[in-house]
Amino acid sequence: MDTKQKILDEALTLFSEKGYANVFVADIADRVGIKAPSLYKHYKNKRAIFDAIIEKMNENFAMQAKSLNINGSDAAADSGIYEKMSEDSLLKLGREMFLYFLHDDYNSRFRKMLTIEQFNNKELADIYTKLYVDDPLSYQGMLLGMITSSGMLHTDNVEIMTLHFYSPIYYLLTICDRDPAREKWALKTLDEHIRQFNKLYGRSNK
Amino acid sequence: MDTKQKILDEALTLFSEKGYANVFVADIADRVGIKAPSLYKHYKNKRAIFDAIIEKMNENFAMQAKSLNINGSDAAADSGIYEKMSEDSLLKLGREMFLYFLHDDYNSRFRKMLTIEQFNNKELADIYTKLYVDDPLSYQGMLLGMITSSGMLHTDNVEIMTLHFYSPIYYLLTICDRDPAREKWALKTLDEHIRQFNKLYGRSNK
DNA sequence: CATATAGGCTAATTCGAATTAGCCAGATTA
DNA sequence: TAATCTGGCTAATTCGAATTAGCCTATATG
Repeated sequence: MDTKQKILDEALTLFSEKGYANVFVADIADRVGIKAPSLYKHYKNKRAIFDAIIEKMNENFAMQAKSLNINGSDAAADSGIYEKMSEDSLLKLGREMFLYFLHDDYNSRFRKMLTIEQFNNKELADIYTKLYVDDPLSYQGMLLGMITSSGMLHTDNVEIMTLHFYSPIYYLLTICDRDPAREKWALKTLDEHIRQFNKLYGRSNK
Repeated sequence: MDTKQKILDEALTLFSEKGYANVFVADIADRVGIKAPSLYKHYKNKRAIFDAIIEKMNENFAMQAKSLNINGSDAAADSGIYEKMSEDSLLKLGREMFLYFLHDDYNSRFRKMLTIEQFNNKELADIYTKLYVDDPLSYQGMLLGMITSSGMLHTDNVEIMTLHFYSPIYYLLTICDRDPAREKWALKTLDEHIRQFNKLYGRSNK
């Protein structure tokens, strides 16, 4: 990784731990292995580093959105994939998704930074809402809707069903962010949540 | 309200909007209507103001815990109160609780401050977890457990049932904190959530 | 009464952290 | 090969924000 990239990386780590205002340019430089003034050969100032992180994230969105749409269309086309999902594979899916978001370095650090800066920065608040509210509710809503159409789950309100599936997962995620020692408990709870969800919404187990 | 108190009040407002590091002593003083140096007649330094806010919050806990315990014991004694709860009154309870936490000045500001500072300050992380994880899950778990014993709701896992009741409420709360424009949607969603919860867990409507 | 004390103010002071100036070595290129 | 560019460094510089000094008035207290 070149220096310019490493600066973003280390800055994100620090911002996610302490918040923008509590990080000194010298801290970032230290972790990169250079002196503070050298940072200015790569970025105009501290704020430009922050902005670059956000811009890069926005690029990531664009890419992700594109691939999601493709998946989405594919999925809509042959929704059979989801219809055949057993309880076990739903469990596995839920757990993998949870662990990915919890531990993936980039997601985890960026989420914490969003959490810390959300009330200070409207743009970040919007990104947060998109990432952790609008996108998952619409994407998972689509999936659950298809599974419902296929008769595996039953509800007259897919939005609320999606909320019931997703909000416990989100809640457990934020708990682990705050206190990693609870991860084991969270994983157990996650399993029980999905099983119970299945039971409540009448999935016939295969 | 005397000056010493007003300082805490205005400081909490600012900390909850911008986070500790982004608030200047002069900002606080301004809002109180005095000059920055005068603050030091009341508090040793900026950090002492922050600490005083937390200390006061801890006192509030103690009081709240005491009254909760009393209610708890009473409730356990004559759990009939909860057994007689209709769907409508559960709805009302849920909505009032939600709106109280969302709008109550002290709760709302303190929650935002906790959110912003949680990764920077272990003590605040612990308070957050207590306030928004351990306490509600145990208290609401107790209530739902009693309602279940009375046969109004059915489950073999009260913990997960409690998670299913509470986590959507928590999620909606954090959404509104971030984007108050979503409050109307959140209230509607909250209603639908509780109705669906009732249906799923088999409350017989009266 | 006279004297503390509380709580406000203005004018320093301090100090830490961002940024700039200016130098230099090694790589790149005309 | 000579000129330029890149990216690093040390040593200023700047500047903003916390804190202190020292004064003043009103109110409470011996």
